[in-house]
Amino acid sequence: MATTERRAKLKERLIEAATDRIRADGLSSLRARDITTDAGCSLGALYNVFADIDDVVVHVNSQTLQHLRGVVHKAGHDASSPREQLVALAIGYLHFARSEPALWMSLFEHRMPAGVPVPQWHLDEHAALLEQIAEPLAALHPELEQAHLLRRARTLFSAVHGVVLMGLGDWFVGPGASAVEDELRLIVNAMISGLAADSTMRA
Amino acid sequence: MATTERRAKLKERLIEAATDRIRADGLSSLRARDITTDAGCSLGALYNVFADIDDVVVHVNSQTLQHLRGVVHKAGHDASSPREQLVALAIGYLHFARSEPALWMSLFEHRMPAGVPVPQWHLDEHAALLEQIAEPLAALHPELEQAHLLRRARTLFSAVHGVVLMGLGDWFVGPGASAVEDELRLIVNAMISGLAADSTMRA
DNA sequence: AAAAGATCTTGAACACCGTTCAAATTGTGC
DNA sequence: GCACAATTTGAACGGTGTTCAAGATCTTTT
Repeated sequence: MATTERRAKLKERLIEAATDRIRADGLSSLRARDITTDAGCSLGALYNVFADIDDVVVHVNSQTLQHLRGVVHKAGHDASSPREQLVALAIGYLHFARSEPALWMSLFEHRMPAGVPVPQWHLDEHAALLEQIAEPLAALHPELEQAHLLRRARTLFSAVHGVVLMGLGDWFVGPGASAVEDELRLIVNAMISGLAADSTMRA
Repeated sequence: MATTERRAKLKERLIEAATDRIRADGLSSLRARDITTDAGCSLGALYNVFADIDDVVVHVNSQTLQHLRGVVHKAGHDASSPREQLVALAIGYLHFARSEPALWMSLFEHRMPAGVPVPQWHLDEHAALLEQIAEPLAALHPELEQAHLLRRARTLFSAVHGVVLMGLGDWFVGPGASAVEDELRLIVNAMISGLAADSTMRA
């Protein structure tokens, strides 16, 4: 068997093992020795395929992000209006966060070692999320040019992300699960209404 | 000198040293040996005054939170309307996050060891932030009862927090600093307008 | 097919981390 | 000044990510 191929299989096994560990115990409990044991390889083998543990996490996060993109896309697929689509995307985002809390958290709580930048290809994966928001947003605000549209999409995403983050309840005693969903619907609708109102006011 | 007093002074020195370290290098670079060296005490002395490193961080975060609360309160002090006050609080929050990024980040990226809960008194400090939002919000929505008001305040804070978080720019290539401020004003105004519109629609 | 050489894999060893606790130091009452 | 209690200390411990010399494996040559 070719070396490249064996390496690729090992890489997959390691990513899968790391994924399972993060899902079960959270990013902070991830250990190189656990990953390699689960993947059935030696400790050093990890460093033949990945630069370091952070490299593994980035690859796990990359897969999570692909999964997330699929789920969110599906959630917004059969909406009957741009407004409903934006709400559906937000709810889909919330549901994903709730279905895979540790993996979802890992997307945002992971930090590269000081000085090492996040790889550009992974930043691009994050940015790809925004395009799903930009599309219905463009329908609501055809007056926005590309740059402003993306900026606005990023703001909308950030607000939704904040509500979901706090809704998972680490710092505040959150209301029940269904209340968070209600709040999210409410606030997304409010943002859409308010943005429309502000637009017409300016015009 | 009484033991209690010496301990209190040491506690303060340790918190101050930890604060400076976090401010300069970020929470993830915080080391027990650095803190104790900076504070001019032995390594073990830290464990005479604090349960562990997380305990130190909670105390640093507590002070940061007090500072934050003061800054945000001041920011909203001379607003001429509830709406402007809410916007001012959000902008104040943004400015604080930008003036002390590492300390601000530490508030949200710090995690207790698995199974250990965040002390209740510190959770209460977080909750106290919401009351500053609840006050102007109550002026805009007198129909909301206490529970719903706090829930709404939490949602508003979460959305603002999300925008500020993403605006500091780790995952997305953010626009310039002033653009984030513009986006924040815009989205807070939109949420206020939208919430008002939804309220009248229901009525 | 066997030897020689290139390549890849391994896990003991290293540096560094938070935390502990026996020993040294300091404080207290007489 | 002495015995005894209370407090502080830092070497030592277990656990972490990472490295790299030594061993195992695969490839080529004769």
